[in-house]
Amino acid sequence: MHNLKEIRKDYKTFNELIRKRSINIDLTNLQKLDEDNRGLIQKKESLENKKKEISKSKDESLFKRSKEISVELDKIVKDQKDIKLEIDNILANIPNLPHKDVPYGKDEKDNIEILNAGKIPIFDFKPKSHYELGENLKMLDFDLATKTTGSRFVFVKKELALLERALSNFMLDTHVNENEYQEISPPLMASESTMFGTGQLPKFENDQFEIKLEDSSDRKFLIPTAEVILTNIVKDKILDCKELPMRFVASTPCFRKEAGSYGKDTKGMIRQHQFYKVEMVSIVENQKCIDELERMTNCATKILDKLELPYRKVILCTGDMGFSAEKTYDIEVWLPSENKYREISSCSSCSTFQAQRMMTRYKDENKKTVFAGTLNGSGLAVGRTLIAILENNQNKDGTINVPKILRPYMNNLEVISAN
RNA sequence: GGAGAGAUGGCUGAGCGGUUGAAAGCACCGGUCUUGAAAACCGGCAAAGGGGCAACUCUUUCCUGGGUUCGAAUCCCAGUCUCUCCGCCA
Repeated sequence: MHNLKEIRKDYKTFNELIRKRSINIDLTNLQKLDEDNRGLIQKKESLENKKKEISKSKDESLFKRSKEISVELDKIVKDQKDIKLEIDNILANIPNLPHKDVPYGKDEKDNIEILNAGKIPIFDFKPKSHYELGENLKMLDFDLATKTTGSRFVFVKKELALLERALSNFMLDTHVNENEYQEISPPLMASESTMFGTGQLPKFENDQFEIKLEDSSDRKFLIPTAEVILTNIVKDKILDCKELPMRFVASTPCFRKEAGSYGKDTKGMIRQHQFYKVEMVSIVENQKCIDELERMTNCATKILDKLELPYRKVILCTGDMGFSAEKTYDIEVWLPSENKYREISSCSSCSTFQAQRMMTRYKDENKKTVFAGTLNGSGLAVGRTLIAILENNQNKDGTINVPKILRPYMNNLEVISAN
């Protein structure tokens, strides 16, 4: 969320930056509301001041006047509250501004590749898709999931279930032991205010699964990513700069409605309502966001290096970034069956955007209270990593070579084959 | 499901109708002392918002929302959340 005080200084520049994100927001309305709001605040405060003085004087002859002021105040306060609400509603729906490093563009076609790593495998046969391979092995069962639950779910079985578990453990171990992240096993549900804090609400309610614990209780949501719950660890906190950076990692199921993607990736487990993801979150001093983003992205690519999977790193253009991000790198893994790269991680700096929603601040070295920077990144999406291993490590007979680094996590299994 | 207790500044925790924005302690910052550090002592230290170029100043805020009152952290009502005990269950 943006600070209206900052916007007020220069509506024009703010407007131009927002426009870069291919979003149309009319700021003239905001500007007018802001002026009205401040006018009412001034009126309100002078009346309150008068009341206060009467009360202090304890002069009974003025008590009647004080009562009259109360009546006047009632209306002003109500009007002011309404306007403030309207302002907050507008602000809550404005995305973060793009960082100056971010290339201008309309959509994913304008993203720019900045790194290409690993060897794309060459097959002397036509490589199969992950779902063909998995179904032939009888270790991915989409039909069964359709029966028990519905579309966009899957049963993962036997050695592939083990592989999925091994991937989670391997990624967590790497981030904890080599990358200084603290492991967390968090709740998989989040309150409304938590979802607001990271920017999932109010604008993207349609993508979320809502849960009712009790009829009377607050709304709760299944987390669409551990980013939500890990970032909100510091909600409503004033930290000391000595506590920063804070780095958290968790492997959790993620739940998404995928409302806007009917007909997209319907085959296989690329796009599911439920999937495992290892997520990294950093809380940093706000001027260190961009450095931390590089670090975090390297933590993610390191996993792919160790798994010996071919990938590329892409910087998202202004039009393709998520709501809360100021700068995002996507990491895309090579999928032979599709003959293209697919997203396997997304690392974003959110500058102070989420911190301002969550009220996360810290005392800097001058003891000034300032908003913190937050970052999040997948390290990596476990389901899609599983897909990438199936496809890139497949043999002609449909068996799968287990990446060397994972073998200790899988009873030293070298090849996954049927039965 | 039954019975209680609570929600106050970065943290712990007093206050229970009128200089209380809020005691005290911890943490933090500055100073004295010390070769240096620690200890001790002295001083400082909330946030949000409005006005002002600024020094500064005003308003709000003791869980949230109503109410009583000239005046509420303090009294009344409603709600949310947290904790403890018993029961039940993983």
